[in-house]
Amino acid sequence: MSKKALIIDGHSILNRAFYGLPDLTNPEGLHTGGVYGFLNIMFKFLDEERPDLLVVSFDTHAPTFRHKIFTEYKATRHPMPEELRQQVPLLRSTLEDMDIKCIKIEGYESDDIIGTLAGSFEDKGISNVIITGDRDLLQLATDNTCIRIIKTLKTGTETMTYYASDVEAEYGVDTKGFVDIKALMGDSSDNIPGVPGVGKKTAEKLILEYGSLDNLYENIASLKVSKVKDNLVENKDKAELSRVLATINRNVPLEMDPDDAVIKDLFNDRSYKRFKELGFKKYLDRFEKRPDEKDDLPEMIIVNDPDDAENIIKDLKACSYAGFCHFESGDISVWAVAKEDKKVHLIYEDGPFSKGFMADKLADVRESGTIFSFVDMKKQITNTGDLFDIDHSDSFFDCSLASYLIDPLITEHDYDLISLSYLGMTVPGIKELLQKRSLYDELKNKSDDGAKVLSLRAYTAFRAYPVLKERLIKEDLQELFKTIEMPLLFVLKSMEDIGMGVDRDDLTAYGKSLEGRIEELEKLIYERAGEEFNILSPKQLGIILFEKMHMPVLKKTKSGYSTGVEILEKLRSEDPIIDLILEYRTLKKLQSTYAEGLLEFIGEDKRIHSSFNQMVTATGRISSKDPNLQNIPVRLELGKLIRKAFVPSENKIFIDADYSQIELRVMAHLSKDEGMCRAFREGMDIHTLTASQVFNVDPDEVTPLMRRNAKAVNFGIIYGISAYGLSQDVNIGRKEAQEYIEEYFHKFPGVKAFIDNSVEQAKKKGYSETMYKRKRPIPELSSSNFALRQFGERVAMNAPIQGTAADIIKIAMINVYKRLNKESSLSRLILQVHDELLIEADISEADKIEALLKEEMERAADLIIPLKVDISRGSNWYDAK
DNA sequence: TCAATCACG
DNA sequence: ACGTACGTGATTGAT
Repeated sequence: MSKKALIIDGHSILNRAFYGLPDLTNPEGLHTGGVYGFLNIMFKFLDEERPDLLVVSFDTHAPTFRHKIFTEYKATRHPMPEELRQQVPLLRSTLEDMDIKCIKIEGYESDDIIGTLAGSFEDKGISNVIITGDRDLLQLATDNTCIRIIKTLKTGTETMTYYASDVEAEYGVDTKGFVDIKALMGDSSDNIPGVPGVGKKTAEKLILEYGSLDNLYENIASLKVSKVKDNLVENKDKAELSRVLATINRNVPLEMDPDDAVIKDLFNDRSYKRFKELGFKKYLDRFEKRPDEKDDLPEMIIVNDPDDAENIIKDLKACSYAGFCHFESGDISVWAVAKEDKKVHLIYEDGPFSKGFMADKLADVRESGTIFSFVDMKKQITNTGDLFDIDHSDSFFDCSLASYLIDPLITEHDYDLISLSYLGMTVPGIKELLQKRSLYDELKNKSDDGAKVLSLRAYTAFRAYPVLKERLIKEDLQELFKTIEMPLLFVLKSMEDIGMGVDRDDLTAYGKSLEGRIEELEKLIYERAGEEFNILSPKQLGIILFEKMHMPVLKKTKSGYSTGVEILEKLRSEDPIIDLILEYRTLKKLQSTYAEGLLEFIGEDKRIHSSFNQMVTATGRISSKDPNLQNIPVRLELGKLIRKAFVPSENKIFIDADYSQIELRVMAHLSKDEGMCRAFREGMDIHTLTASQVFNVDPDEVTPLMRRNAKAVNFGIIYGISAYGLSQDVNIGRKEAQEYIEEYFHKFPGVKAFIDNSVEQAKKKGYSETMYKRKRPIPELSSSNFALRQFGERVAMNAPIQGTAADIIKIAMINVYKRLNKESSLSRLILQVHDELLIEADISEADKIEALLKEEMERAADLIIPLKVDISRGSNWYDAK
């Protein structure tokens, strides 16, 4: 049986991978996206082709024989972006770790090496599969050598396979003719001249007719008189030079014993270590033996005897820290405890143990000074006992929260991620262990996999604690962690548990009230369109508006016509159907997302319990989901009415407190801009002040339009100003927007200096920082892509402002929560909406709570200007705003 | 599973 | 000349 070789065009595939995938960085900030994509492609073909031999060929920097005969060869090439350039040596060493034969030869291009290798392999009876993104290699196709051209599309990669016959079928010429076509037409990207005036079409026609370049010139006289003929005659030398340049040299001086290219152990200790360093988790699964896993995985010990449990408690009191995992749901409660290396104890709270047994004992352990380390602690807190208490938040350490502060751009802070990033250990993840089964069922049945999930989580919490603690200190995050994020965890848990009352009947009635108008709009829209279609489908709507009704196409999306509000609003005057569609969409949104959507979340207690995520945003804000209570309509009256369905329980009212202009105040503080600070100190309307400055008028001469535009400018500053963005928002020209901005910076020089400094610092450090030292990495700032870099700069302007405001309201929440606790209040904090807190207050203490809220929020941060809070109350959320 | 849209700050 | 406002989550239709 003959052998098969897989030959990969190294640079070509790395290029495809790099440009086809979003950039990726490993935990150390190294760019790895190209290497990752390369490996994806390589493994795909290894799996598909099952070759015996594998070679990856590379170019060198040295000039090749082509440069020697034609100095301008490839002179117009774009330089390789830095992020990609760094990955070339990285790819080579990664391949070498897998004992894959890499080959490069000075003076020759990768193409030449591949051609020579393929020839020499064929001579030895070995068939070849060549992987490249470059169609020039098609000239190498034979009956035993196929070229597989890969294309990276946004939907994935697509491959075309060519044997010699396939090339002929597609181009109508043989592989030699294929080169001759290129010799005539040239190649602008490689700077191969070709014959002037001869493009792809003409070149193909000529070679198809004459069979080859040589034959064409032998019979040149028979060509009818034309410009093309003149060009051909005049540029014969160029054509011949081009042919030499375009022809792959199949006689590169290289000696290679095919045995050297035989695939050996791709998955060895060195490659394992490499994949781990690069964060290529996906490939670690391919290793049969994971060198460090077997040694490091803890032993699980199930505790059945209360005496043994007492001993564990005793041991725990002597520990400075320990790792825990608690699962409690319905009738089951399980604890995993990791207090020493390589051992985890599991205690199912049934049989000899009562539910709550551990929580009671652990409260004593906490008193002894032991630190409790968790992975994602909020999910494990229960109300049993007095173990989880915000006043003892210093005794707790959530590894996930620490991981989030260290890198807020990571979206998952599970135990497997923490284990890999901070312990250098690959452990089976929860998805891998449980597949589709639920943790509840597994623990109920006391299955091994269920126990393993808990054990690994506790074990990771134990091992990662000292590492993460050290990192927090090193990155100056420990204060933020200790004084803000850890205590806040308790506040959020409480808000989730308490929930928010919703009147089911009110909500249903609200949904019903929309129905009639929706049906009416549907009819009217179909009437105007002349047919029925799905109005919510952008695709179908696009066809109706832009093809059938011929409205002007102002903007396109990737997949078709853009039909967003801002576009439709510009088309308003075209046809009354636009207004109908806009209203239809608004009502459908209210109906599906809010009226019907929220109904699903009303619990037995008639309340909605949203989840507050503390570890998702890049800036430090919290988010709300299932359902999202931070985006309940308020801007439009019709939508706002839904808030009447949100009601406090009996004898309670809502008290709502809003920070006034918190982000602009934060900016005034951070920038110390005199004019802006004075305005806030004197209690001026900031948008009016901005208008008077930007438009050079007296404050009492500011018109509503001027104020509105100034407000947009202020938003623009916070978002990271750009003339284009502002012009879109205010509907003015870009030049005019630019003038606004320049005037603004002229009048508020402190602000200008501040945002310039924000960008400069972020570029220098690689991250931006809030007043409370919260960091946000901005890898985009070092991108070679202009648009990405611009984005990075806007982020650098926005993140310190949005992030500091987020820090401040978090502090306020903690202090409000603690005071309500301490004063044994009947009132509870139930919701945060970025610059707003909502308390469900007992009527008897409403006045007191109002004062408390305002006081704690206004003194949450010590700024050089005052923080201002507006308060209102009501018997439902609508009235409380 | 992704892209488009739209609700909030 | 590039191609843009910052941060989220839910729903829908299309693939």
